[in-house]
Amino acid sequence: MATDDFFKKVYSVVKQIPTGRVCSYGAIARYLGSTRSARMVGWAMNASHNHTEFIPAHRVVNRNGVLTGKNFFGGQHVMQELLESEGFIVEDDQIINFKERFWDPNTELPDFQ
DNA sequence: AACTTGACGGTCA
DNA sequence: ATGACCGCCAAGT
Repeated sequence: MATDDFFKKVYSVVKQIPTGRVCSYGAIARYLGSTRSARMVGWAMNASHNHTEFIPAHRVVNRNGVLTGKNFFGGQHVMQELLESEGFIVEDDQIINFKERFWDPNTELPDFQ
């Protein structure tokens, strides 16, 4: 699997995250077949700002619901504001009710070939 | 070519 | 619950 394809697949999954829901890096990595680690998903998000299309990267957090990538949104609370504008409650860089808000492509989407 | 650094995650003490 | 450790793998130095 080429790296470019991996990027596109990550983006396509992230774009399918419904508004008001969040996903984790590891969940996306698993959905794409574990050929790549969660770090690679984070790496793909790091490059997502180059993509002409809008990628809702703020809906992707780590497995604890923590906004680990907030420093990549220009300001330090831009990501938090984006999430709060979508109805999330963020406290101390962590999403409250993360469990209820979690959206897992492995269960919400058909299996990836 | 060798070493370090992460938008990570699982395990174990 | 907390923290150390390890596997992961592309990029940067």
